[in-house]
Amino acid sequence: MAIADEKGLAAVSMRAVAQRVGVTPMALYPHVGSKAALLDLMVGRLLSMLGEDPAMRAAADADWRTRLRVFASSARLGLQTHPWATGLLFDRPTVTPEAVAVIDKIYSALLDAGVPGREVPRVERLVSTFVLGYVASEVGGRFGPGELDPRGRRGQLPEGALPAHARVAEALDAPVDWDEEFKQGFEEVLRLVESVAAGSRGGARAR
Amino acid sequence: MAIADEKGLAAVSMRAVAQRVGVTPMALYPHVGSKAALLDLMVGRLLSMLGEDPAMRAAADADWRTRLRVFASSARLGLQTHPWATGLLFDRPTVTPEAVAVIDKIYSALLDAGVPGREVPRVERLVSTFVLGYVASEVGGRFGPGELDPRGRRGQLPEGALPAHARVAEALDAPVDWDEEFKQGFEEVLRLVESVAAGSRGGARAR
DNA sequence: CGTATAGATCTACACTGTATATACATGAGC
DNA sequence: GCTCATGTATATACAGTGTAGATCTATACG
Repeated sequence: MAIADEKGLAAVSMRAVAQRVGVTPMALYPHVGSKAALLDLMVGRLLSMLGEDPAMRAAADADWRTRLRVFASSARLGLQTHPWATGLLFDRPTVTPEAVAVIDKIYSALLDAGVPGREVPRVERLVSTFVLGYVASEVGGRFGPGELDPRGRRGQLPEGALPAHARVAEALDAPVDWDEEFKQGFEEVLRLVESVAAGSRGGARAR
Repeated sequence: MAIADEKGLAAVSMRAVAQRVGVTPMALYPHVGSKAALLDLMVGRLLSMLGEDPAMRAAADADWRTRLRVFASSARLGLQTHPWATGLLFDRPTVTPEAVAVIDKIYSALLDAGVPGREVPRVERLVSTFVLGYVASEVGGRFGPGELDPRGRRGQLPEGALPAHARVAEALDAPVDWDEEFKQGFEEVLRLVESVAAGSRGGARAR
C-alpha cells in the first residue's frame, strides 16, 4: 500500500514489494498466494480502515443522515489518500468480510431512514455507486481539465456544433469547488433516499 | 476494439494489434503514437459511436426526459458490449471532441428540464457518474456474487456482527433484475434533476 | 534516372508474474 | 542426539510487455 500510495498501482510489482520487505520476489508467494490475492488484501485492508475510521465510530449513534454523510466523506477521503483503490473496487465483488461490514452500516442507516427492507440493497448500491463513481472520476482524472482549457476545448469543433455549451459557457469557465460539489451532490442523493422512504410510507403505488 | 471485445483489454498489446492488422509491432507507432494514444483512440471511437447511435438520433427531438433515458440506456448498452471502456473512461478527462459532443446533448436536455445554466455542468457530472459508475460496477463485477452465495457471505463473520443484513435477508436472497434496477435508479436520478430545476424556479432559498 | 521521404522491420532493453527446482532452518517423535 | 517432515527462502527460467534505436524498402517527385 505504501508503494501504491507513493508511486501508483502500476509500481506495485512482486519484485518491488519483495525488495521493500527485504526478501526475494518468490518468497512472497507462500504468504500472499498471487498478485491478484495481494491486491485483494490491499482492498480488504483499506475497507477495514474505513470501517474502523474514528469519524465513523464517533458518528455510530447519530441519526441516519449524519451517519451516511460521515460514511461518504470518510470514503472519499480514504480514496483520495489511496487513489489506487478506486479501480480495484469496481472489479471485485463486495463479498469480503471487510466489505460486508461496511455495507452493513449503510444498510442500517437506510433502514433507519425508513427505506423498506426490500429496497435497501438496491438503494445501498445506488448510494455507494455515487460515492465511488464520483471519487473515481476525481482521482482518475475524468473531471480533470486535460490539456486544453474550456475555451480551447470548445474550439475543437466547428462553430455551432456545441449549442448547449455556448449557453452554459460562463459556468464552464468558472473554477469548481470539488469538495462543495461532492457535498451538494450527496445531499441530493440523501433527498433521493428520503423520497424512496416517503414513497413506501405513502402506501402502495400503481405498478 | 475487436481484440478488447473478444479477449479483454489486457489482451490488447501492441504485438497483438500488429498481428491482427498483419504488420510488425513497431509499424503501428507512426500511426497511433503510443499505446496510451491507441487507448484514447478506442475511447474516442466508442464515444462517437454513442453520439451517432440511431436510438439517440431518433430521440433527438423528444422531450428532455426521453432524451436522457435514451442516453442512459444507449450508454449502458454500449459499455456492456465493450466493457473494456469503463475503466478507461474514469481515467481520461472528457475533453476530446467526441466526448464534448455527447456531453453537449446532455447539457441540452438539462437546460430543457429547467436546470439553471450555472448548475448544468454539475448536474451533468452527477447524471453521467451514476450511469458510468453503475455500469462499471455491473461489468467490472462489483455487483457480482463472488464465490460465495449471500448466505455463506454472512456466515464469514461472527454471529450478530451484521445486524442490518439480518433485517434485509430476504431481499438479499432474492435474485436481482439488473435492467430493472438500473431503470428504476435512473428514474430516481431524473426526479433529482427535476428537483434541482424546481428549486431554481421556486426562487432563492435559505442557504 | 536519382533521390528524398514515409513507412515497415529488426534487434535489444528493462520490465512483468510466476512455474520449477533447490537449499535451508526449525520443530516433532523416537 | 538423530532422523525426518514441513514451511519458508532462493535462484533460474520462460513467455510476455512497451518502445528506443538503427536499418531497410517502396513510393513519389524533380
